[in-house]
Amino acid sequence: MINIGIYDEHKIMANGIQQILKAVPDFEVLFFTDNRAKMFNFFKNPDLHVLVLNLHDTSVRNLNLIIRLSLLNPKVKILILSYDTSENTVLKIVKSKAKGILGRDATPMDLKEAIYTLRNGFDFFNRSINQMVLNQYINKMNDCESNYEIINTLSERQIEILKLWGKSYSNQEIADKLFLSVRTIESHKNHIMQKLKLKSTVDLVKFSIKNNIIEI
Amino acid sequence: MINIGIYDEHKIMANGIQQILKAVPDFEVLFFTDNRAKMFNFFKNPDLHVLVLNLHDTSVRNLNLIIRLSLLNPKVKILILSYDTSENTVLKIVKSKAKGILGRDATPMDLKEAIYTLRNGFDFFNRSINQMVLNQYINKMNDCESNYEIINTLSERQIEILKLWGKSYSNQEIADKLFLSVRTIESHKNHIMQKLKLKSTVDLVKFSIKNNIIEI
DNA sequence: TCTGGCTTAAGTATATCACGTAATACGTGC
DNA sequence: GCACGTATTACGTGATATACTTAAGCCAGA
Repeated sequence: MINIGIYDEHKIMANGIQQILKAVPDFEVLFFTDNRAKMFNFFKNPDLHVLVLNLHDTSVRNLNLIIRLSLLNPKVKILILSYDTSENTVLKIVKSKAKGILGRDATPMDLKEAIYTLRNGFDFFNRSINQMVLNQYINKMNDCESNYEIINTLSERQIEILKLWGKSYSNQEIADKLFLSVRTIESHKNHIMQKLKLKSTVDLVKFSIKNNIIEI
Repeated sequence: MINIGIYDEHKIMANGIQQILKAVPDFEVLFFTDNRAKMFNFFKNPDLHVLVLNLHDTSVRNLNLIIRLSLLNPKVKILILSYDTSENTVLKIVKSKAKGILGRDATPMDLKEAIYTLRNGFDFFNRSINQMVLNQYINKMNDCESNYEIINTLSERQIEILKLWGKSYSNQEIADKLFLSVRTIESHKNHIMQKLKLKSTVDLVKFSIKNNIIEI
């Protein structure tokens, strides 16, 4: 049984969401309200699992509401319904510790799935938002592709040394780890710099990060 | 009607996936095979919409297979079933232009949903992978905040020097630019490292990138 | 007034880099 | 088999960079 609370500034909407959710056998709607003070009272209920929060705008007041609620009772998972799912807004909502966001295009089915997902300890973002985040991720990856051949010109050993160096090991430490002379490590680094046509260590760090050789 | 092809090095697996998918009224399984050459032939079928590819490992050979296929016929959406869904592997698969990944924890329901999703032009990553990508996104957001105070402890001059250094200028070049002694630049860098409690230049580059002081 | 941080700079020792050289090894193609 | 390229290993030398210390002049806040 999942215990749910619903808050929406518009009474009709709060009721509408309640109608959808009370029909699900696994769900128990503990409260639905359009009154902020009442919602805060209900929110203290230790049995509450998920709070569905419909935001009509992402003003500072509303974002602060999410933050205050999540500080008040971090165990309750907060699910945001937001008409605005621009990247900037999603970012703000994520920062405010909400566990899920549903946009305009979300279906009642999505809402149910989201509640189950949150209850199981995962975050839920619906398709369009997921796609946005994924696109960001994929774009980031594709940025690196231009150097795909260059990185392949590096040998296994060279990448190995680059990785250790990227973990902030000194040449001496790398040498000890690999049972080599410090001079050998220096040689390898020189060869790497020549191959990649880089002129400073800063450039080498940047290159390595871009090509996922070292982690930021 | 969605036309599907299935390839798995293990005949039983290919058959198993086919069993699941042929039961769906909207799906037409055009072929299922454990033979790489046959799969390539089938793949040329212009009616094919989605190719389900079960990877038992993410060797270079398998990753190249994905790349070759997506170049051969970019219209066909490639869905990867992979036992390994570590971040590194997902990254490689995404780079290879696959449109979806399902991990070990994916259900037949996920598989069906993924195929619909790909056919509709979206990418599909199942829950655990989505969670991983989301976590990265969220962590990226949170990282910016955690160092917010630290970066504020740096003085104007210190940030100015850090920025020039981040553009791969040598200490001497920075000194010339600012009409200072090289030793002064060295001092500033030392003070910065002490303040930030960093132990290597690599760490300083990482810090500067994370805090938008230098560009990658 | 005095404390504390910022900026400037030098001394000294160690580490790293740039560039050159070179031996060994391993595979590729004639 | 032999030439050729490249990888891996390593050293020499001089230039740069970093680590750690010290310190003077300056200015703001207690």
